[in-house]
Amino acid sequence: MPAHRTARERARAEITTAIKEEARNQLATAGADGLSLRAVARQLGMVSSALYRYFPSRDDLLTVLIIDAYNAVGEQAERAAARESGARERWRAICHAIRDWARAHPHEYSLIYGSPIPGYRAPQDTITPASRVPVALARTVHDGWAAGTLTESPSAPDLPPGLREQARVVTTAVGVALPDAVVVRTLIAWTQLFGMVGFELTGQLVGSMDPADEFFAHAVEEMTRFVGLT
Amino acid sequence: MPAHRTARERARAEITTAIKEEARNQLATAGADGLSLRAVARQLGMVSSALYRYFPSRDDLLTVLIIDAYNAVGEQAERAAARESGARERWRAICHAIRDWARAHPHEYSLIYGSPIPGYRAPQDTITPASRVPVALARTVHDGWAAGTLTESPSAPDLPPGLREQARVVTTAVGVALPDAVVVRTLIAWTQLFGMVGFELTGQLVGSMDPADEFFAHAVEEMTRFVGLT
DNA sequence: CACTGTCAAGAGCGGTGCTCTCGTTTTGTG
DNA sequence: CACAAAACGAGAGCACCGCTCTTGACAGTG
Repeated sequence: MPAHRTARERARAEITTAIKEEARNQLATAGADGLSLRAVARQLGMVSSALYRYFPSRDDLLTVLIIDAYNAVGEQAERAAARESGARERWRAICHAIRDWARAHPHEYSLIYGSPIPGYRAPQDTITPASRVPVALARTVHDGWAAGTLTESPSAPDLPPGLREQARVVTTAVGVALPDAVVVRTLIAWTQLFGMVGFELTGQLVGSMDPADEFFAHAVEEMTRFVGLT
Repeated sequence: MPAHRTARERARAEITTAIKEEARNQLATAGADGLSLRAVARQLGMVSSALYRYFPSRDDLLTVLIIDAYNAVGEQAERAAARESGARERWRAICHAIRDWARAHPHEYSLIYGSPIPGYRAPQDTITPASRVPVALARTVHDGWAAGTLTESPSAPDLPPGLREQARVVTTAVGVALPDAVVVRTLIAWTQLFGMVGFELTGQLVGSMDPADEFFAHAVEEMTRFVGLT
């Protein structure tokens, strides 16, 4: 596919990104299922049926937005990790970067981590971008382990065989060598992180830990210790 | 309000619960925002406008369903806690009861813990039923503390003053006396619990910890220890 | 030039939440 | 008992939605 592919190709690419941009705007105001193809088309000065030349259905547009959102938060996490050198600092930075991104893009966050869209089923293309965050977390723990700053969790309960097996699958998939118990703890911290962010965004913390800044920062520290990054 | 309140009153109550039941059915198949007043009315053999005699809007119907869902999961947690005697066993039972309820009623779960409905704003009536689960968890930790089976978390990072203040507000609201650090850890475990359940329901664990039974059970044990219930 | 594929536009289908009106039925009270 | 008031179901209608199909204009290629 050479670059001289004509005005038609370029126009198509431009309009496609324009649709995505406008859809993201609508997403930010109307929410995940408030996304209206007609409204997007209206804003772009075209008629709704014309959008179907670029996206075969509303769900396909949503899929693209979901993949973009996964990549956005994943890249945010990776950039935050790259800015720090110590494993402990990297873990902290990743957690706060994810929270910051979630607070800055709440609708995109709930698009990927909130309720599944009613009839929508995630295609296979989403799993790779979706794994960028947990991979970044696991790599960070591995860095700490390789640097010797990782301390084995004391007197932790034993892992059942099936869980060990799942942990090993994760280990090979991520490509880092870590004790099974540490991998599991990392995944526990992973769920804690997103549980906390989700609760903050959905207002579950109102009346207890709202505003959540200090609670979040403290929880990150606790979970940092929990995974062994002292 | 005496019981002799007439046929009209009884009919109204019956129809109201019939609407709620049918709405819950539709919720289980079509999802949170797939709930259609017209479909509910059609199924009940009436016309859509008649529903507005019972619920002023779709959001009001949703609010009732949300409150019911909060009470359902809260009661599930409380019953599970009542079945066990030891604090550790109670904690475990509550966690598993919540997961079981979530897996049995995924749409009701995502109705209350998933993405906020686009234009929907939670009224004040929801916060009391919503707090039944965290209150049950806090009471359980308090039981363990009162029984002397609660061990102070070792070498935990200090709490900043603002967080101490929030912890004390929670303590007085729940009505249990607990060290601030323990309250905060309980809330961390609370977010971990729902983060894990949410991830399982939204399929985020596919490819790593799916099926999640062993992972969940192990995480519960770890968090049991984390809050000090050895 | 003629042909082929791409495009925007429009009309239309069945669906949605919601409002208003219109008779009817039930209720509480004078 | 009679009568006004309240509650009710039905229907039409408004503006919106995703999506499909057809039509006519345009660009690139043999």
